[in-house]
Amino acid sequence: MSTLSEVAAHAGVTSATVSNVLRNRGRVGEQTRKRVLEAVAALGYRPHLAARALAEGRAPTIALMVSSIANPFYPEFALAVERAARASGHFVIVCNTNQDPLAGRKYLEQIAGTLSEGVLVMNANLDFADLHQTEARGTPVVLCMWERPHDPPGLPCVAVDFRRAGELAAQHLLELGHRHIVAIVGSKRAGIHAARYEGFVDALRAAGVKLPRTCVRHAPDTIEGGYAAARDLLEAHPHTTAIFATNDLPALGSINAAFDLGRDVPTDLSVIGITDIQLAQQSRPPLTTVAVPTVEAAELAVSLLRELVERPGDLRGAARNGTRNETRHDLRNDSRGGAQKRASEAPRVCVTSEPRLMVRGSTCAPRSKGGPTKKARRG
Amino acid sequence: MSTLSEVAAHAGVTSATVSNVLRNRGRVGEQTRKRVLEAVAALGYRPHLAARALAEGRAPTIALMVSSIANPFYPEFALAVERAARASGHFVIVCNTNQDPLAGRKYLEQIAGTLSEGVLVMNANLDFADLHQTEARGTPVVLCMWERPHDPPGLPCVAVDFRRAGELAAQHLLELGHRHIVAIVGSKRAGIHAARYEGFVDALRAAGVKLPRTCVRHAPDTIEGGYAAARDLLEAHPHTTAIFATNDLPALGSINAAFDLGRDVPTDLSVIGITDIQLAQQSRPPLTTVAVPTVEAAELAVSLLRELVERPGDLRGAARNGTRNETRHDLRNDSRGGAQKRASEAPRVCVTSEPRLMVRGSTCAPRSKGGPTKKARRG
DNA sequence: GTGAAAGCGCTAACAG
DNA sequence: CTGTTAGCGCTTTCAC
Repeated sequence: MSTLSEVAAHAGVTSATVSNVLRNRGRVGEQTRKRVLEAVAALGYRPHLAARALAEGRAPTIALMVSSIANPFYPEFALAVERAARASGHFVIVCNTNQDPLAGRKYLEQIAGTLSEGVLVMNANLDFADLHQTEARGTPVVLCMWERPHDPPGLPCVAVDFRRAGELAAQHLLELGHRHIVAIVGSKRAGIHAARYEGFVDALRAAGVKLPRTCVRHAPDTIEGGYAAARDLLEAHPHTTAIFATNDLPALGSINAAFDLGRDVPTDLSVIGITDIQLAQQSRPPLTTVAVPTVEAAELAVSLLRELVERPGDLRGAARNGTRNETRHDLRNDSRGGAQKRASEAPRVCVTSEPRLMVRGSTCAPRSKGGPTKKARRG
Repeated sequence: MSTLSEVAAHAGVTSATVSNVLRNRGRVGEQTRKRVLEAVAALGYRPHLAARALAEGRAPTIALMVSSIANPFYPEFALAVERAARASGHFVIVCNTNQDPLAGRKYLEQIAGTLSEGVLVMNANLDFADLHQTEARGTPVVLCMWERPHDPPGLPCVAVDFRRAGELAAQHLLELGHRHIVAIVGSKRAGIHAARYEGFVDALRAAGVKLPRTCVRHAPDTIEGGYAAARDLLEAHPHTTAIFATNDLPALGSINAAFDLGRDVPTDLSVIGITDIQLAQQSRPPLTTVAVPTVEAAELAVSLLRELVERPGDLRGAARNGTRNETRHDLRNDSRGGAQKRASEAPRVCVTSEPRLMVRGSTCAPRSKGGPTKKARRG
């Protein structure tokens, strides 16, 4: 690991010049540039990122907070985030909160602003107060998948119209002719998945189909969770012809439950999920689901975060624009004020493109109930 | 974001004292300590990790190189790594190489030693030369899952006896009475999965069962890859009663293929894999597989890496032990020599506990072939 | 016990 | 065009 000044010495110039050459700043003579480049190559010089971070007042990393990367959806998302981050020269620190707000807070306290210049939050079950605090301290925060575009949170976010996803799922089932439908709703915690469920219920209602309370179960967002809920539901409501799950994993679990109950999917039972994780197309039968624009959301989230980092009025922006000779105290006040002001203005909301129905093998018209338009009824 | 000296000012002491209080170094008077702690709390001070990294000459992060976190095995592993790293105060930067050695090299060049103090490599398809180079530059590298404990690579590693895993799989199939067996071997690339396959073949051979070339396919480590290979194999060898895959994903794909071919698993066809990813127990039927100690490997890898970082003779160790006033040049030389010497000594190999057979629903005795001990034969 | 001071490697004015 | 000069925020000798 050679340093800038070693390179400078080797090239017979000063470190400032080497720095200029390396970052294409300021004008540098052609021959000097060449000599510097040679020295760099000769010594195998690599910039020290931590030093640069300190000098620039910004780190080349962003933190991605997820509840648990073991859930197959997150890695797909994380991969997309990493790609996007990489494209803008950033590294990604993955922070698993394991659904524990305290773990999340500890992470935020440690890395925000000192090791990462921004924070991406993906269903990490964090305390909003903590998030606001890190924002107030000058580190931008972006929520990666807000479920209700029309009901923005108090934080910048990328929103996906999950309500629409629920509607799409309902429409599909309705068009197929299903009337005996049950639902598995993920994550009891307030709000999460609520939009999906609302969209689904409303679409059913609009078609004159009811979804009684007894036909709904809350379940963890896992295959096992969906499995248990589906068994339960299927035993309580044997005439069920279709299951809607607010997430793919529970939908997959429902298929397993049907399998164990000796019911064939889709002929005896249709199953539909939401998200379209990779596994959805790899299971047997492949899962019909409403695809959510994961990659797009990841890209938007990263670019929104970058924008927030760059944006004047931001803590870092102010600090860089300010004169170095001002006292730190003044800078702090300015910037903190800026950050607070920003937080109280309406934070930005990016909306992704719409969810899309992916018809695959887990749904079909209900057996022996007549065509799609016939309305079957049963007490 | 307040700074150390702000805290110091607030407490009426100097930044050195605050530092001492915070890291429990040096003797600090009880009252001073108390005042400092109050100031810290009052200002909501958080240490600036990048600054600390620069001053200490070591970063609080490690890099985890994986080929693609989208493969469900990696997230499970990454989660375990993160937990272990966290326990030792480290953050994890996840680096997806997407199987591209160049992408891997770029990552290594950028972060190694400057943003992360060590590198964990998990099947990232990296150039060994690159790895040696980063080691020579003073950043410890640990291979996370070396497949052959008795044939160590030139780098420190955590080894898992995958040969044994292959044997275990073979024994299980043999005991069940299978004789018409085919195999799907992952990752054509030299070496990877070779041990698993060898163990499997040798165990078969020892039992007098042959595995002709035509009964083996190479396939990517994906569900689709396994699916295609299995279809192919099953069509070419209709009498097959069991499929062995060197990885769970292709094993799962084989189950799908059997499903599509109208063959019931396990009654018409037994399927066994290796690894025991979470999905294995969540599929229908649940997959019989040979479990590999993932979490243990992750923990060993992290602790081995830490050891390497700490170890005197190491670049960083030397630099910290050396006198600050020596010229940088001398330090460099010393340390580089140390690093090289270390690399040429036998690098450490940690071996995990043995793989374990997990009998689940995808295997059973072959149909109508008599009991497990009867030897069925067919041209 | 506590403070003063140097320095980690790099960047960014500003001066020449 | 290039060098000088201050730091970024923290750690760590070494005096007092």
